Amino acid sequence: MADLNDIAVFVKVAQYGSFSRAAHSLGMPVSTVSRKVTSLEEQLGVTLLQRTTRKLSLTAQGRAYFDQCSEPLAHLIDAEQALTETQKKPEGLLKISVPVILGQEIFYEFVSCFLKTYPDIQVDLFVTNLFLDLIAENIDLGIRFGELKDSSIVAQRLGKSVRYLVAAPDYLKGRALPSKPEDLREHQCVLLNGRNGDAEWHLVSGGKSVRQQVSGPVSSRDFDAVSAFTNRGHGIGLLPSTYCDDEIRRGALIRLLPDWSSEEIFVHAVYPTRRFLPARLQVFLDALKAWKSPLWLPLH
Amino acid sequence: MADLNDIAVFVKVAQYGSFSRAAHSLGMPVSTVSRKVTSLEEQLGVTLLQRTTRKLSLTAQGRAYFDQCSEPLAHLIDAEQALTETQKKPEGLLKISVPVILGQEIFYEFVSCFLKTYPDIQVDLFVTNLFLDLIAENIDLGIRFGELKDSSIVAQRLGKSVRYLVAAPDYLKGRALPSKPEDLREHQCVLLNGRNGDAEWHLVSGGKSVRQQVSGPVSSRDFDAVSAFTNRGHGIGLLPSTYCDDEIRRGALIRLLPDWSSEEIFVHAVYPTRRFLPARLQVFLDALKAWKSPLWLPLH
DNA sequence: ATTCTCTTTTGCACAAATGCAAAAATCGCT
DNA sequence: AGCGATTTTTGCATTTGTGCAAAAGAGAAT
Repeated sequence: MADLNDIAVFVKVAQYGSFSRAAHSLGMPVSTVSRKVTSLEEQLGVTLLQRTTRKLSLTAQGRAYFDQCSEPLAHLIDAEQALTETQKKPEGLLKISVPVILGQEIFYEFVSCFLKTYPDIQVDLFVTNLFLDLIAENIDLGIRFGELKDSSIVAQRLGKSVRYLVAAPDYLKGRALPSKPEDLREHQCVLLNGRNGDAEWHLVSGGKSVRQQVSGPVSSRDFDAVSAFTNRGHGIGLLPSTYCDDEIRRGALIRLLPDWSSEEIFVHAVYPTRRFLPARLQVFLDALKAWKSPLWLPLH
Repeated sequence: MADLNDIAVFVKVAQYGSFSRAAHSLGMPVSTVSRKVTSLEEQLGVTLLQRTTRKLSLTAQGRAYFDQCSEPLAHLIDAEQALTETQKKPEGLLKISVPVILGQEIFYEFVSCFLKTYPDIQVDLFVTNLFLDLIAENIDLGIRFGELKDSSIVAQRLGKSVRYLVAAPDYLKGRALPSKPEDLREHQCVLLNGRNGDAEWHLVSGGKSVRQQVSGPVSSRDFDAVSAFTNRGHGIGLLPSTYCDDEIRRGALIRLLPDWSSEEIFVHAVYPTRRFLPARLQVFLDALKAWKSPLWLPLH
């Protein structure tokens, strides 16, 4: 196969009818142009251009080759144009995978605002706790709570999250307050993603760390529901601080075992390792970092 | 503009879904393929392929670029294919320019034989004494008698030609034989391409050279006619040796001023400088050199 | 967990392409 | 015919790219 760059040079020379003008237009020395055309002719075994210092004319074969090559070349240039255009403007489809916890109004509101700001961007939102393979599924961005196992991805911390043990005064009425984690075994708990009414809560206090089995009458798949049931006195909930700080201040919820809390969980935005981020992803990341999310705490 | 070879490599990688298979198919090291794709991505500022050591997948932009590039690239390859095909087999149009002297049966017969040998070749024959610009007119081959002025052409000697002064016994009856070139002034001459019954003959003898004005009753545009009128006793003709040797031997013509003849004229095949001759031209040249032409003498 | 295997990337020595400057070539003009 | 102007080609030092071998990365199987 002939050198494609040489073909492009030949076509330019044929268009301009001159080595020097073609060279100027291509921004390369005339000598290079000359050699490239010569090299192309050698590779093809065909004389394409009949040249004297004054005249330049295509041979019959050169003409035929030129006719067949100029259009495909123009298309290749168009393709590049199209590509770098989309790279510049934030546009196109943005595939995002978020955990079920984010599947609620507050996040939808954020995405909605983002879409209004960038009308040329479409979002394809996957709300799932499955850890999708970003690369295989061609997903641009994932948001993940907790530890990351995936390799070949870039992670940026968006915020952190701490959960407190809380309960409504109604529930606590007539019950003994827990004084250590093991006491939770004797309480009703409002679970998140529980199985058969059971769950395991991971609690820390200073340097100490405990995994405590808990059970309770109700389990749900997002914090909105956990919050609702806890407020209604169905048991002790392990709620992100962002969900219960107000209630605690107002006295609507009581914080239990205040020395203990869930371990600090980091919220990450993850995306495939890329030397070049599409503009749509870049702007979404910026928006995400700027968002004062009620779902996590700022990092500092 | 991105490097076109890199685009071709990227397309191959996308088609095969693997760097190593693409490299094998392209006959280059995997490392080169890797670097070319990386370099293309850098030039475009876009990640085209998402790669791990186990999986390879196109990004959305990579897919779009691939779709736009693969067809034009295929066309470029086709163009090359088409070109080298025509180069291989002797076929196509052969434009030939010959002087009027060759516009006679003996040459037509030669061309006819050639055409029968190569049925895929068409010949476009220009019979003219004009020295056409081979390059501008896109003429493949010219046959020229005498000196060459044209530059930027290749000339191959086909043969040589010497003309003798001859006359029929009928004409000489009762006339004084010329003893020096100036005596021709007093004779009737059978002219070639004369103007108003006049012409200039260039004669040489050893180191001497003379230009002699002559005139006569008949002028024509080819040697067949000159030969015919000379044989019929209309005057002295200046005929190529190949036209009169037989008659001289038979006594049908008498050679005059046997120390003098026209200067030796070389017959050349000329064609535009080309590194690579089209097959049709190559075979025609070969045939021409192999032809025992009655219109010129062999070189040795 | 650890090893094995398959694929992509990187390091380094060598080969090839590049760009500047000078030379060669062609055609118009005197 | 010879000079002049313009254009293409060639020479050479430097930069750039290539190819082999080794390393790194990522799953899969033990």
